[in-house]
Amino acid sequence: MTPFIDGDARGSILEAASAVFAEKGIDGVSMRHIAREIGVSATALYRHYDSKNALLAAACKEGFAQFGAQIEETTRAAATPLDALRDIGGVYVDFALDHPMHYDVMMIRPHQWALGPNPEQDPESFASLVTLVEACQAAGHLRPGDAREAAHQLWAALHGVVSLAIAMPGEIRGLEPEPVRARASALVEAVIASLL
Amino acid sequence: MTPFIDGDARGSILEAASAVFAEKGIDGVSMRHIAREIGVSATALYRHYDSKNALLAAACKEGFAQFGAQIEETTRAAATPLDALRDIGGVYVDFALDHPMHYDVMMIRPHQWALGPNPEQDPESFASLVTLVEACQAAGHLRPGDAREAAHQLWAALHGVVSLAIAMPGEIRGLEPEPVRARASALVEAVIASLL
DNA sequence: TTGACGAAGTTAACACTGTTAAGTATCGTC
DNA sequence: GACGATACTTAACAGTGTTAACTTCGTCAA
Repeated sequence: MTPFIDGDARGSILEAASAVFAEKGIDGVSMRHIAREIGVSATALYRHYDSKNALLAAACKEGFAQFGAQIEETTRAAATPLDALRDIGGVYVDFALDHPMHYDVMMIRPHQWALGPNPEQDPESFASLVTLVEACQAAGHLRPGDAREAAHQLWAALHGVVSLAIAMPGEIRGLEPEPVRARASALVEAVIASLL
Repeated sequence: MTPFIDGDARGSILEAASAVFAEKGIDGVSMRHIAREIGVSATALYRHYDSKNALLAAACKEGFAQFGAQIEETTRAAATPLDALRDIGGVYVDFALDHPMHYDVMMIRPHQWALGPNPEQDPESFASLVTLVEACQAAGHLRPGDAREAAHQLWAALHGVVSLAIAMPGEIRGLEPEPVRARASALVEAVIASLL
C-alpha cells in the first residue's frame, strides 16, 4: 500500500505525538488521539512503534539526547570541574522547566510507563556525573570520598527542587525559572560546601 | 436494602482498597478489583466515595495524618528547633519508605490523581516546617533570612532523595532504609550548614 | 507479463477502565 | 400500611491499549 504517512512515518508520528502530548498533557494522550491528528487509524501506529510506551519513550529520547549533549558541552566549556558541577545545575533546571512533560515521563514517574532512565542513555549521564565528581576530587577541589554517593546527593538535590516545581499542584508549583534556578543553585552550593 | 458491607462501609472499602493497592501496585487498582475483593458490585463503591480519586485520597489520608502526627511529636520531643529540623529528616524518610505507595500518590505524582498535597493537610505541614525554621532563626541557631525559602530547600532535599529511591527503576532505586537515610541526613546537614 | 512477497494501511474485536442511569429490595418512621 | 431514604443491582456509555484478520498497493524476479 502507498504509505499514507509521508516519507518518514516514524518521524511524523513522533511529531504528532509530541504535539498532542504537549497540548493535552501526558495523561491525556491516547493512541487514537495521535492517530486522528495525522489522519490515520490508531492501529496503524503499531506498524511503527511496538507500544504506546515505546512511542512515549521515543518522544522523550530526542529531548534527553539534547539534554545529555548540553551537559557534555557545559562540562567541556567550564574552566574547572567544580565550575562544571555548578553550571550543570543550571542546565538541569533549564531543561526540566523547558520540557516539563519529558522530565515528568522520564524522571518523575518513569515506572508508570515502564520506562525509567533510559538504559542506554541515563545511567551514562549519571556515570558522567560521577566521573565529574571524581575529577573534582582528583583536582583537589573536593575532599576525597565516595564520588558515587556525592553524585547521588547532587542529583537528588536537583531532582527534588525540579520535581516539586513540576509535579506539585497549587501554591508549591512554580515553573518560573528564576526562583527554581536560585533554589537549585543554593542547594548545589550547599552540597558542594559539604564536600569541600 | 440491608447493608451488604458490614457496619462501617467506608472503612471496609478503604481497607480493601489499601489491600489491592498494596498488592497490585498503584496503577493496577481498579474500582472493579476493589469491589470484587469485598464481594460487591463496582458501582456500590460510589455510594460511599465520589470517585476513585476520592477513594485513593482517603486511603492515603490516614497515613498522612499519622505522618503529620509523627512530625509534630518529633518537633515537640526535640531539645532545640535545630535538633527538630534534623530529626524530621529521619521521620520523613522513614515514612516515605514505609509507605512508598502513599508517598507516590500524594507527593510524587499527585496531579495524576487530581489530588496534590491535601488542601487541609499538607500546606499545614509545610507551614509548620516554615514555622520551625523561623524558630531556629529566632533562637539564633540559624542565620536570619527567608524562612519559607529555607523550608522549601529542606523539603526539596528530602523529596529528592526519597522520590529517587521510590520512583526510579533499576540500579538507582533502593528501598533499604540505611543508605537513603544517610543520604537524606547528609543533604539536610549540608543545607543546615548553608543556613548557619 | 505474471505472480509472489512484503509493507502499510484498514475494520472488528477483546478485555479492560471510570462513571452514570435506572431499577429493586430493605429498613426506619409517621 | 404508605413513604422515603439507603444500599445495593444490572445495563450501559464512552473511552483505553492492543491483537487478529483482511485489503491494497508497490516492487522485483522468473
